[in-house]
Amino acid sequence: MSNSLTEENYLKALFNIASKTGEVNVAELSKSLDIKMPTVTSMMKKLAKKKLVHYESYKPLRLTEKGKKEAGLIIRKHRLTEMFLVDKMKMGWEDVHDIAEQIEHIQSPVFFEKMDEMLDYPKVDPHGSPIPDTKGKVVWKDYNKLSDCKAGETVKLAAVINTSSEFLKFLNNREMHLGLKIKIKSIEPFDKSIEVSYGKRPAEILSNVACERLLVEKVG
Amino acid sequence: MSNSLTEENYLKALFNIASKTGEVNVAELSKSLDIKMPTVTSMMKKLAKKKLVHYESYKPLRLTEKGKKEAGLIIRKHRLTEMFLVDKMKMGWEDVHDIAEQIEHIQSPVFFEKMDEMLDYPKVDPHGSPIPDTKGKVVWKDYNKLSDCKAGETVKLAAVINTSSEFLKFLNNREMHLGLKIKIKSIEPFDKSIEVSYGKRPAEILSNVACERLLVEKVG
DNA sequence: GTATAAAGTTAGATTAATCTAACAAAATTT
DNA sequence: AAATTTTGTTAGATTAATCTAACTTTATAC
Repeated sequence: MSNSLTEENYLKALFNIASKTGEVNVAELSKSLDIKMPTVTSMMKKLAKKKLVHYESYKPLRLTEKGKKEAGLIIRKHRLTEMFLVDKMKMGWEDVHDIAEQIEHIQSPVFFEKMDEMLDYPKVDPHGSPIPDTKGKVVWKDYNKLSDCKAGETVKLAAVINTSSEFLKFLNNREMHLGLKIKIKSIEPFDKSIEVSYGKRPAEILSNVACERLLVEKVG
Repeated sequence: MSNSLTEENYLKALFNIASKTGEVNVAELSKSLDIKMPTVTSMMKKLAKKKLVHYESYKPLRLTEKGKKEAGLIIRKHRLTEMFLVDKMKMGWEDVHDIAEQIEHIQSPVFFEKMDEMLDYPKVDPHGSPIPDTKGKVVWKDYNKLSDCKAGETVKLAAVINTSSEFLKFLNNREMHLGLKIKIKSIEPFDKSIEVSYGKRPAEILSNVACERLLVEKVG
């Protein structure tokens, strides 16, 4: 009935890639897991036997409902853990990913229920990603990329797309954190870099590469 | 340089068995891990190559200093985790073993340092077992078994030897916990069962089997 | 002190997860 | 539409961890 650590990693990767592009190619999955394509193919056949993925030769991969649910529950454990590490254990949001990557495989409903309770049932993780519910279901709010906003708008930082520690340290260095109110002063047409102001910082330039990784909400 | 999860489990078992009897037989280890003897033999050769155990055909097994240290550090993680689960996550001492068994394999020095700090550097786990130091060294205080005490003595419950949830629930049902002061009223010569009183309980009979699993300190 | 039992080892098979090499299908380019 | 590139599959080898069956060594019993 239950899945190996390896299988869990494939499910999670399928879920994460699919959330962006809908379907998943063997090559994408192979690249994302850093595992060669033949290995991926054979694992897909195995997961298909367990009714976790729909697999047909040369067709894109899709998680079954069962697969989506199991993947969602693993991601739930991952994101709850990240929240726990930041909120209760006082770690930085740039330091929690690798630990959560390990703890997400812990088999113990009680452990994660306690976490959830201690955190008072959080809806998002420290990077603004939604925490799937106890059925594995997850819904993203429809945020905008900062790179798609217009000059003059004021927005609130809601989530970060890339959670690499390099990017998060980049944000730390600029005192940027979730909930921050950002005013868009101007957009440079040449390279789409954006001049913003926020907090005590009257003028700061953010590259388009950075702005594409920042999700924001409009502020009234 | 680092060890697989499987290797960690062998090291831990070697450490735990050796702490009682000094040396370890293949048969004991095999039984304790529920793994057949030939498998154990081949793993011992592997660990010998890594300089973690002294292995010679047909001789008892012994951990090397390196092996003791690595095993001690795993047990440190296990016991810190148990303490964290009981103290910070409010779980019962009968429920933490299986979770700690998984979390002890997490590779993240920071994670366990934070735990240690949050717990204010505890010396023992929730069952009274000493937590190895950051070098993997561990020393047991010289407690006595309750079964070796004499009538008339008053003692303090310091540790439990068996940490099966059955035994711990047995103690819960009798409101027995670490630190409890117990007065030995009499010892039945026939079966060595002991009549004790403690807390609000004026008279309680404990079997010899139970008393052999309870470690106590003399009270002045 | 031989016989039996227990403990330990060797040899060879199995399973999960991975790989490389070679081939096949689909997509892209020209 | 033919050639090339990219993507995906098949076949077969490898490694870690396990097993069973058969054999050997050590310990125990009589």
